[in-house]
Amino acid sequence: MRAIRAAALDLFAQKGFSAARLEDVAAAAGVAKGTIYLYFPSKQDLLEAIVASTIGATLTRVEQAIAASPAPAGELLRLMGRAMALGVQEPERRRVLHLVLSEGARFPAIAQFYHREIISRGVRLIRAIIAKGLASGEFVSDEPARFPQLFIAPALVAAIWSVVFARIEPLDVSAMMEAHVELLLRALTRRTE
Amino acid sequence: MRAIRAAALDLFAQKGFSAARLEDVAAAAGVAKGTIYLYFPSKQDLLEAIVASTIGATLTRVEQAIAASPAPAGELLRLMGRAMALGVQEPERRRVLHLVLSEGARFPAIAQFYHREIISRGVRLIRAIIAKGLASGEFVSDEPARFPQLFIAPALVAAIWSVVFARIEPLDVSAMMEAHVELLLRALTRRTE
Amino acid sequence: MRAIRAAALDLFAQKGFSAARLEDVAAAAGVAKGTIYLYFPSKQDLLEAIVASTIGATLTRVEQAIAASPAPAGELLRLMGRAMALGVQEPERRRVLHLVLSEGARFPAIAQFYHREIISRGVRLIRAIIAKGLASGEFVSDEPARFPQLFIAPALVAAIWSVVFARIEPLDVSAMMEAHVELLLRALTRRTE
Amino acid sequence: MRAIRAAALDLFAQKGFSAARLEDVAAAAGVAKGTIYLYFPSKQDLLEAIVASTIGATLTRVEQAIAASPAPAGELLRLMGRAMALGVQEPERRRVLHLVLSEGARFPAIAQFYHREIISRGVRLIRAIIAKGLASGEFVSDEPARFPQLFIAPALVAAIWSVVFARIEPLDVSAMMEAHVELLLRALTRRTE
DNA sequence: GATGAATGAGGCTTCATTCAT
DNA sequence: CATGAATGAAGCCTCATTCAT
Repeated sequence: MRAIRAAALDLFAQKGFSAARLEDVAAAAGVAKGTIYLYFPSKQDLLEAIVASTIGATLTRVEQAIAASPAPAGELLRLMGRAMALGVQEPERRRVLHLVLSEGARFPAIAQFYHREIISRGVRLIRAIIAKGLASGEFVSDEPARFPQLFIAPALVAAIWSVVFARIEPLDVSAMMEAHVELLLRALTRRTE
Repeated sequence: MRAIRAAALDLFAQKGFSAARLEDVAAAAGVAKGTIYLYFPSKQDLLEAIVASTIGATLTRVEQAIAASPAPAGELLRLMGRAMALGVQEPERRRVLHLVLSEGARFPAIAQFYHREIISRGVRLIRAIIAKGLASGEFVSDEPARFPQLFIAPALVAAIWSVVFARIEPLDVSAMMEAHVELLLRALTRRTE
Repeated sequence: MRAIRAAALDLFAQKGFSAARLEDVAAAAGVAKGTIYLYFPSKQDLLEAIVASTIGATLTRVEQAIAASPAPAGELLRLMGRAMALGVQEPERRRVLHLVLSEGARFPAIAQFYHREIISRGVRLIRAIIAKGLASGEFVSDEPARFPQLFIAPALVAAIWSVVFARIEPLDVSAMMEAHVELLLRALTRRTE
Repeated sequence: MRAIRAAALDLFAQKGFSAARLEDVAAAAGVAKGTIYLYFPSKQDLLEAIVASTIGATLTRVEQAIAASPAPAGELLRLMGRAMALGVQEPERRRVLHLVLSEGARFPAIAQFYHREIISRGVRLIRAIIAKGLASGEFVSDEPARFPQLFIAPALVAAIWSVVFARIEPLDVSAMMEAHVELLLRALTRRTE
């Protein structure tokens, strides 16, 4: 079952959901075609199960680390930037993300699930960090709290870029994320005169 | 021919390239199935033609405006931010972008074309503005010149978000882009002490 | 009109009636697709017209030559053998013949026409020659009169062989036809003791 | 699989390869359309498989009978003539032959196969018999050894005639083949004075 | 007469899904 | 539980035929 999901993720990411063949999924998972239907009622259910099995364990760890950390907000932002950089560079997570962004419009269930389980948790984290920084006087601006997408955007783009444009123009994801966080911190901590 | 491209863009964006049916494209374009093949040798060629017909006229205007403008670099960044915000909110451009990001990995021709005709031109523009700002002493940091994706990212994410997550959580694209530019400007103009 | 027929014969022979495309016929004939329909109501009519335009002019000349000739029957058979050898080596006639033999089962009209205009006339000629030879005491056997196909067979096979097997194993059609006639003459003139 | 081949042979022979519809083949074989593709990658492969399944078992028996027989060469030719007469009257073999002669020019694989497995074996047999007759002094002429097509031709023509012209003018294949062999024997055994 | 763009029925092929073993 | 042969709906694409110019 896990093997089927893994194989399906591979193939959905590679060929696209529609173009991927369940026969190839079965072959890659080392099972027969019929076996898939013992665990997943349909191809679409398999897609939804793949995304639904994205439990965001790393995210949970980051949440706990940040909740527990006595470090200043800036440091927490750096921590989160690095976590995101790692996250989008891990092949499986990147594939799920690209799959959700590619097919989410047509399969509301996966968009909904991913938003609830991953996106909105990230957004909450960011808002919490910003709030902490504002409360402590460390930060002077709340834009990223109003638009947490601004903090997440480079990570999403990094994931997509890696899939779509990397062959044309490679991208150093970690370096870019670091630059992103530093720029943001400079803006956040700047005293508006 | 133009009607076919428009209808195909609609359906490819809506259903995905693989899942979209050429019969529906024909119906939407008001022609017969066979007519499509008078102009496009195959479904894939139609996809490539759609992307290839993205001429980036707006981008050309922005390039000229920026080249000709005597305004300070900060103002030019704002200008460009607004242009991008408008760009990703215009339905056709947004559809093409989402299509490229979704299918580009499987159709190198469209990734290549879009990168060459749109992305890399945007990147060049950003670098030019940053260079101008650095030369004039207006800017103190060159991160966005090293990673122009950082400037573009929110626009790409806005386009994707509008397609995938807007129903779950709407997004004020223009406001976000403005916040993005202002944050960035604050970071760029800050004196590192 | 003649150009259309010639082009169609080429393509029907090359690709088969069903697989040949009228668009290619038009191109080869140097006319537009629609023009074909000014002269032939349908693809099938074009096929029938091609075969129907086979007027057997050579056959007429041979008929006249044989009717007028004072030569012995054996000489007339040799004459006819050579005429057949030339006939099946002339590309257009060979194409028509192969087309009739390939498609005749499905298009009774062309089988009927070809049988009436070519085959049966050949048969009649052979029977006349045999009758002459028997009357003069030159021939002692009438098998080829009962089965004129026996005289024609090598010519038909030569035509087919040239189309189907020539690349694998070439065939000297004229030499074979000569050997055929000489063998037959030896059998026909032999005194059964 | 065998049922599919049989049904396909029927329909290809009846309508021609191009005009035959795989849907009808499936129906005639009592399977669904898709089932054909479990066994044959494409329509053309099905055609080739049909011809390739022509194993020439009868031919093998004739080869063995002739190799083992102590009978004089003339008797062996009669034997072979009868075998060929039967061969081209058996519906399946006749269909395959007509299919090869009709489509062989467009599908070199089937021409090649049929030539190698059937035609050239027949040719070899004829040459062996003629050689035996010459060695024993029974035959005085070697034309049919130089052009074995002369011996085969009436059988091929009989097959084609049955398909194309039988409705117009029936043909007693066995009687014709017998006349053919007798004529040939008379020519072969004649003392040239 | 001639054109060639447009049509749409129909063919080959694919593949998600089922089910007897 | 697992299999994989079989199904048949549906998609891409072709091409004979039509018709406005």
